[in-house]
Amino acid sequence: MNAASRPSRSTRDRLLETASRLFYERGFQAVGVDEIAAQSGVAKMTMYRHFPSKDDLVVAYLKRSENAFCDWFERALGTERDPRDKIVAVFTAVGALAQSEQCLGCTFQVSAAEYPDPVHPANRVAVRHKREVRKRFATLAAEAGLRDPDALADELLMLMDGAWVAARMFGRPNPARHVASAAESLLRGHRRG
Amino acid sequence: MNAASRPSRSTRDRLLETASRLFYERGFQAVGVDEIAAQSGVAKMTMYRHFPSKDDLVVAYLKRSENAFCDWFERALGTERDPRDKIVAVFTAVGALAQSEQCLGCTFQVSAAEYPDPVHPANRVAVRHKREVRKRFATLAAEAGLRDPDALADELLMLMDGAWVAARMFGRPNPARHVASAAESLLRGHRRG
DNA sequence: AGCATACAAGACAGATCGGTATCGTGTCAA
DNA sequence: TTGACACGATACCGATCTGTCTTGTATGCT
Repeated sequence: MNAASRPSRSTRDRLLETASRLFYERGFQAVGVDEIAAQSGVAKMTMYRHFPSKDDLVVAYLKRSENAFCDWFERALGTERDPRDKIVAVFTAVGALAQSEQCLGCTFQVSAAEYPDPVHPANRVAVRHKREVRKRFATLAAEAGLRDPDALADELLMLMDGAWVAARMFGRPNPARHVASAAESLLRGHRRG
Repeated sequence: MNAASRPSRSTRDRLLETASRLFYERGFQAVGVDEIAAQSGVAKMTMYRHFPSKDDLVVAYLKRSENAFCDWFERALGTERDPRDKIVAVFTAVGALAQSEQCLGCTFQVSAAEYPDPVHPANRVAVRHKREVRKRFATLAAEAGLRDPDALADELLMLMDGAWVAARMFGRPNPARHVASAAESLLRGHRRG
């Protein structure tokens, strides 16, 4: 295999970039493969060589989004050392992101809504993502030595998802601006003693 | 106008019933008008006499859902007299509903996700619904004499929407089973003093 | 009786969808 | 130089979508 005969990474990246923007802004079913190819400046056949079906493109986008979320989450933890402070830092970041221009909510919620069949890969990736987030909260809650860390993880996950919903449906400003203080209340509800 | 020449209420109701079930179970774009008509035992033309377009059917379904939600909310308030107890009662009902078989999450979230254009009537109805819910929480919070009732309303709205997301994405059981105690924590966070 | 209307059944139109096939060009390696 | 391959452009296919039209029947008011 030589360089010329190998599908180029940049072409694939361009397709994923375009698909990400369109899927996030307009949803999955509302975006056609023709538009993705056209806006990427890529022939349709070329796109189908990189992604054999639209579902493959959707899943690739979702996995890319999951990676981006993980990076964002790690950064949001900041430099705090106390696990409780880490949680508050995350929700402060959630509140800030939800107020930002580019935030249109959580794409995994949309994925699960548009592909309700639990067998569909786009649904599976979305659900797995939520489970991962819940697990992160559970770990942080356990590290913090808080009472009933699993229940607290559930509460924090709901709060975060509610913030994404608020960002999507209310635009700016939206109820998510109070998400950090809400998280602090949930934490206080699980203090020992 | 006689009875025979007037579009029958039962035909319309049957269409709306079928559309409700299909839209809620599978989403809006994934359900075709042909299937709604067929499963209602109604001719396509007859359906288009009652609902001139699919969007009209979608909006009629959403308004019907909004009415159903309001009824459910009123019942969920229960017989409590203290506004704080009313709020807790609502979230207890949210937790119970989210664990029930028939709950697939919040259809207004799906509507806003599938119709992201804020000009689209399906988006407008969904957003208006969320504003109404937020207003109810704000009223209850104010009646309870709690500190910063508007902020508390935002927090409660996020929590409730997070519970619906959890029901949709996790099935049963799901994190929403802890939504009532989370609501209590949020309330404690707004106690005076 | 006669007319207007609701309705069923089904063909149909026009657009759009995901996905495929064809052909021509440029590029790199052997 | 030649051949394998990525890629662009574009036509195309079958399915499906929303919405319309036609035809025939039942029903109830005038």
